[in-house]
Amino acid sequence: MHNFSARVSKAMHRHEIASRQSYNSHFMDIQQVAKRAGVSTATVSRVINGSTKVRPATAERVRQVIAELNYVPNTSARNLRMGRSELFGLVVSDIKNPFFPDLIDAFEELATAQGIDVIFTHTNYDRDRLATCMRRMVERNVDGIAVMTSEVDEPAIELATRSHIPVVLLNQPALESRYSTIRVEYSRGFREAIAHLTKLGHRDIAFLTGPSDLGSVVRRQKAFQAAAQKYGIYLRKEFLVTGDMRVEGGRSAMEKLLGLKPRPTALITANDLMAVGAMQAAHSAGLRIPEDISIIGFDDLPIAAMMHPQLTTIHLSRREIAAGAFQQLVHLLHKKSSADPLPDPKVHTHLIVRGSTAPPPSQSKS
Amino acid sequence: MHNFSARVSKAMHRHEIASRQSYNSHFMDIQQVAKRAGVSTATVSRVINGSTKVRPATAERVRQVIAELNYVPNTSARNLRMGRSELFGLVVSDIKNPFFPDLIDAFEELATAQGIDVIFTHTNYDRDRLATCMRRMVERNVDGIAVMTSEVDEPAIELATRSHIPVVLLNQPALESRYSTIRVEYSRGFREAIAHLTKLGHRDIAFLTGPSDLGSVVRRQKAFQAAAQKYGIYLRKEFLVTGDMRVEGGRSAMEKLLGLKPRPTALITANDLMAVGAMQAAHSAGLRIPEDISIIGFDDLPIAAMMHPQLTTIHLSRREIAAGAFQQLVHLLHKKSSADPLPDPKVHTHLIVRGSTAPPPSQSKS
DNA sequence: CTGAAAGCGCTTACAG
DNA sequence: CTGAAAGCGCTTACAG
Repeated sequence: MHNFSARVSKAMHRHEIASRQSYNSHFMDIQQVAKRAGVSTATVSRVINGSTKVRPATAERVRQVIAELNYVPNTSARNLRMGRSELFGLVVSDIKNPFFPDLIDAFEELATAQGIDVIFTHTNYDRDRLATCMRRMVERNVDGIAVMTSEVDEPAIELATRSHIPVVLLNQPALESRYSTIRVEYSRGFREAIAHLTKLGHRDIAFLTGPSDLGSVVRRQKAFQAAAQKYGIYLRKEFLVTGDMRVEGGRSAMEKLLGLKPRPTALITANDLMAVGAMQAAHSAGLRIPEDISIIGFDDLPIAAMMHPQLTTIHLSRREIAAGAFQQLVHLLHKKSSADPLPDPKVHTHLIVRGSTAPPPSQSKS
Repeated sequence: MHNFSARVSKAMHRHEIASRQSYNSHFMDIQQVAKRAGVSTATVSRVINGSTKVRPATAERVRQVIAELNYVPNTSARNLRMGRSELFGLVVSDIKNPFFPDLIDAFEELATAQGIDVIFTHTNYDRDRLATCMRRMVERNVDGIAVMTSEVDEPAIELATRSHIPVVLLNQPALESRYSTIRVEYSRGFREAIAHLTKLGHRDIAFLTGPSDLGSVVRRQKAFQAAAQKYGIYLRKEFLVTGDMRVEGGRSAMEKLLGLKPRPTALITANDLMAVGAMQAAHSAGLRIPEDISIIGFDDLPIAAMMHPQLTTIHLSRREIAAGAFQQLVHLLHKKSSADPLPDPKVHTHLIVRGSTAPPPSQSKS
């Protein structure tokens, strides 16, 4: 079958290769366009890339042929030649976590506006998978990677930086010195939450925290405690409960809290999912929200507004996170290496008052 | 700056180009590996691609050098040469719609398992954007595209098929003859829902539908009506109400329903979001769910189980849809063109009974 | 304003 | 089992 001479004609050789390829190879390349338009491939390329140095009439003719032939440039060839891919990588831990869709949406929106495509992947909270993800992004020669997972492994990140690919992380104080990091500032939101509650008359405020090995949880708890102190609220030991950051954890933590006496008149949770669980437990116990107990969540997920009553919560803007990450990546891409570093973006939180908070029931004052 | 002779040495030339490139070019290529391992690039390539025709000792040496040098192959070059990209495109209408995360997750999971990356994008329900999305996927030379939006434009799809790129659609009966399409079968779920309700004693069942220009809505309504008829349920004209498929639409539709007399003892909605709104309206009107009114949703979104009471709903498996789409794409990719067509996958629905359904209140029997 | 030619980093049929 | 060489489809410095 391959008894051609080595010096087989280009056309024949091309055919030979084509027949081996998957059938999505379209036999339309820049050469066809050039031939048909009666110009060189260089000129076609210039037209495609909007070079001003082409005679308008020539450009017009080329454009017509491109349209006629439905020619679509081959990005692999372009990337190989240009050394960049116009591709960003986005890695999150779990797309099913309702925190992420908004972030992904915003990131993709920004990228698309710049003609950048995004390769998306998730780690499922698996550290080994992070390394695999990073590796594949490096192979794809992406121009930048946003690693928006809560926990990251430095070796995995190095996979990218070793290839000089800009990387931006989310909320990794420990790695801030070495990598660009989007930093969430929790203080404002928690201060506003405590201010809101104390203004309503609450003093017995509980906090539902999460596993202490999660950095973001620890920082939320600290922000809560700082705010409580600022407003003269003393957090009783038994009012600090721990959940698993999911609905179920909120449910069981609330059950525990409801068994206490005195019991808290208000609860702030480390995330909305646990607030949802807490609401369910309160309802099941026959309590009314907010008349019998006030609840404030954290995140402001879409479900927060779908609850009944709608959940008062601390908003953390995923769109701001995405924008910060994207801009940082673009910046790192342009300003080569260390010169002129852009300061790490900070994202602030703030309270959204909805229907799950009200003055405490009067009889609960002891 | 470019006063080199044309016959500049490769090393110099490379440097020259490199300095123009973005700095993510890593100066590590297959040549470096070959040189360091004392073999040809052909051999390195064979080792990377797991060819059996390499002497184990040689392969081992090459692998060591690869590890030492942190060499990562350049996918653009590979793709250009191979004519395929190991890349699938996934387009959805709106990632913030809680219907999609599960689908995306499953699709990406399957792709990753095969060493395929996925370029993800969304149209925001904008038809022009679909064309742009498709075009960009074609430029990326993807090996297949799953178009999981509710409404599609045929011209946009043709952009891909013209380049012989396999495409699979979701729920497009009108295009089934020309393109692979995942077909959702609504009948089972609605039959089970009506059976459940009638068994509980309901006869006055309302249906909350959506805009009639959405194909999937029409098909759900038809499935409801067929099931109702089968169980001898007559749908009063005023029990058929229309919403916007969002929470707000469910709320106002429920308000309308509650003003009716006699009013329905049960409601089935065309999607969960409207069921959530309906629950809110019922709660606001002082009704208890399910004691005063039973509600069944459609989709089985994550929020369905977070409601209080938890929502009984008709489950539509996004994972099955993703699996069907992925398999179809792989199939189309392997069996060239039309030969041996795989039948279009069908995805069935079924009822999940939770807490929002119960026997009707006895006094409501007119 | 335009073209000829080189080269981006791979893979593979062919010839040993 | 291994290497030399061609070519995938682009872009661009250089020379007109």
